[in-house]
Amino acid sequence: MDGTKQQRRRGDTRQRIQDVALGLFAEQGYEKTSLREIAERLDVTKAALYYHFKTKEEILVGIFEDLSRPMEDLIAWAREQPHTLETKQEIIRRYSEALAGAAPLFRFMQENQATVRDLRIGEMFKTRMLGLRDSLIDPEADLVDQVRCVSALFTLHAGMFVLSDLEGDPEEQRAAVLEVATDLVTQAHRGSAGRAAPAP
Amino acid sequence: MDGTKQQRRRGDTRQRIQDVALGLFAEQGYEKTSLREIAERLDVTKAALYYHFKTKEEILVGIFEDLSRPMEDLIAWAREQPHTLETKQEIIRRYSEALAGAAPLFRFMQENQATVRDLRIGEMFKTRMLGLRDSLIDPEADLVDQVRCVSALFTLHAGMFVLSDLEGDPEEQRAAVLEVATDLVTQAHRGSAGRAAPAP
Amino acid sequence: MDGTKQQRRRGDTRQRIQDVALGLFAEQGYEKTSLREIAERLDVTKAALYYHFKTKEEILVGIFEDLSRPMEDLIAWAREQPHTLETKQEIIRRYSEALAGAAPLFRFMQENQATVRDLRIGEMFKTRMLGLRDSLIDPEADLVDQVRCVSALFTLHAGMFVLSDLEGDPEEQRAAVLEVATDLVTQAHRGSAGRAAPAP
Amino acid sequence: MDGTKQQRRRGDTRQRIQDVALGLFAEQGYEKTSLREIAERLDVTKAALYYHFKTKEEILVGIFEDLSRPMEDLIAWAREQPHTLETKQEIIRRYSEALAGAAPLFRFMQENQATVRDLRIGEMFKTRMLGLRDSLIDPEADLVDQVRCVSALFTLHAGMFVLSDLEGDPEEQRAAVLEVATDLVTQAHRGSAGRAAPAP
DNA sequence: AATGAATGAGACTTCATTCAT
DNA sequence: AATGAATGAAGTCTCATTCAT
Repeated sequence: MDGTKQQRRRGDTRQRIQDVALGLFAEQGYEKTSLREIAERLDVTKAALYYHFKTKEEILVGIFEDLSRPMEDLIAWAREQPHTLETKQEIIRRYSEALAGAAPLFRFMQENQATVRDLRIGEMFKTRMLGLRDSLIDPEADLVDQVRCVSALFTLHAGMFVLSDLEGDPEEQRAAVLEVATDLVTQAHRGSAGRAAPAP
Repeated sequence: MDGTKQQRRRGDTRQRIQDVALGLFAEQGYEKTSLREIAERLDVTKAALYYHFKTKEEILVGIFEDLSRPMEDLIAWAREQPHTLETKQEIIRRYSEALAGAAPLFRFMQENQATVRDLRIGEMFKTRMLGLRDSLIDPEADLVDQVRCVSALFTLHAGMFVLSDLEGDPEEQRAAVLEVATDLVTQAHRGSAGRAAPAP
Repeated sequence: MDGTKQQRRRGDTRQRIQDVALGLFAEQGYEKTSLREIAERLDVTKAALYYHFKTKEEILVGIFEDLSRPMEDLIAWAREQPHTLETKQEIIRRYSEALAGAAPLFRFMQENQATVRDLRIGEMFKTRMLGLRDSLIDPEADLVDQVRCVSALFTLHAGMFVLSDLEGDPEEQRAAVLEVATDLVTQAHRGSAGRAAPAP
Repeated sequence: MDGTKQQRRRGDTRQRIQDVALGLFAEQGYEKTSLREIAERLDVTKAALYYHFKTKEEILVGIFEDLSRPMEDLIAWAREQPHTLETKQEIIRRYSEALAGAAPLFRFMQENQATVRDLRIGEMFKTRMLGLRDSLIDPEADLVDQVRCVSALFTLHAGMFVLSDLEGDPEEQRAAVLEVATDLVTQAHRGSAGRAAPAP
């Protein structure tokens, strides 16, 4: 008797704002998405957005905090593992999963770098990425092998979006990207290890 | 008697607009750079910009057309070469050079993807990138090897900017990035070749 | 078990609203003080303000009614006294006291005249001031002496705030201001009296 | 021909903005006057205001700079005169004239003190007032006499506006206000002088 | 080759106020 | 006695663009 939209939705407006906003941010970019547009799509007024978030930027911060938790957890986990090849491969695998789980957010981050740089989440994200990088890189490794690790990360990122407009089974594609990235960290690991103690 | 800035600059305003605009676009992003800002930096009025360019977007098109010629040339050249390993390695090498030669433009393209997508240069750039990709990829190659080629390109792109805030000799870094990218296409080539006719 | 702030404050919210509001109104001005700010400082919601007051303006009316009673009493008292010099001097003395007793309110009235004019308290205050003025001025007195009386009142008002950022003992300052104001009404009285019946 | 409003007014828009703005600021207060209102009254768009002034505040600064010049000149002049009674009386006389010449501005300053305090012109005005005060006050004078000088200035200010809603010839009123103010500085001067060397 | 003046659209944000609970 | 959620109106400001000169 009261399952109307209005009624059912009471209480979840904050979440709905974030959902709609992320959709639009990812699709059109941050600056080209206006609060008017978000509000209209939710059928509320702009002022309602300001009841839930202090600024446009805070909407994005909210989204980021919610969706980047898996990434944070991964980094925390990585910090406590030994720097073995298996660990590194597992990091890549898990990161690939984290990316897939929050694809719109990461797509947004990738396609709006110039914008993100000036926003609060810019620093946050950069810190996380550096954390990830350091969990893959051996500081005394060859520069080339260090680049391989960074390249592995970027391959995962880019793979997600560039490949998305290719024909072919997405799952297969993800697997292929993952393999290339894994390969890169493996080579990087062997390289450093090899120099210390050559592989058999 | 007339070697003043004003005098000497007569006639090169169009070029100066592009220079300043690219600097600001790369530094702040396209949307966050206003024509007012560009004009102020050149010490002319906004209206003057409209004498030289029909719209804001056309300024960017002009920049892109001027600076992406080496990339275009590379693609044209690549189209006429046999798809040998050496060719592919040469493509990577030359593309690395092209990127370095127009760093601000490519940095801009990378950091403003969401914006660029809706602009005329979005299509142009995508077409060029696909051309490049196709000059590296063997269509019947393994998906993993195809990803390796794309990864090689992205490694070059990303390498340029991510590494830029690392300490260390930039030349050395560029060399390292180039090596990783070359490695990737080499592996990709060996992979496909290997399946058809195993390497000696 | 219940001497907490929350508990102890039950029932005095209305007064606390007025206190905080007056503080902010006096400090920042009426328009620049938002209900949000008042509510936040009290750690209640804006809606709570509306439980106690119908509008923002009514908060101010409440403050004014409470704090301007001494002024009203003074005027009522003055109305029943003979228009002697002693009475006038006493009015000035008492008004000086009234001002000091409700300094933030009067400071607010002085610094927000443009705003107050459009509010209900504008009329109220004007009426009171005219009442005061008429208790000091002899209608048939010289225009100059009439001005002296008005000047005495303004001297008291302004003295309060302009002198406040001077160095020196505030009590001494108040006394000096009071002396000048008293002097002015005395001169005014002598003037009119003198013309009607010269002083001995 | 071309004596239309549009044509005739080209070039004086900046001045017209200031005129209209001052009128509205004085009548309604600064915050209650919106740029929309100013623009509508001038039959231009809000954006046109921003072509001539960077912010709402700058409109006010422009007005203040233009209209407070006589006051500034007076202070400069005063600084070079000997601190005689005649000088002080002349200062009062000239200041009275300056006030009358820019009545709307001074009315605005008086009725919007809370607002003005936070604006750029707040500091400017305060500085000027202190300059004026110091040209009237002998630093070693009695506190009461110092108050008399300040009172003289406030009498002039207040006189202008409070008396304005009295019946009676405005010229006569101004003369009366001027007499009271002059009287105050004269007494102040005699007081200090008297203590040093008693009047005959 | 460039300026001065202006526009129309729209951005983000804030405010006082309301009302069901 | 007070909250949570929301609204409608309005505010200041910025932008790309135009056009007569």
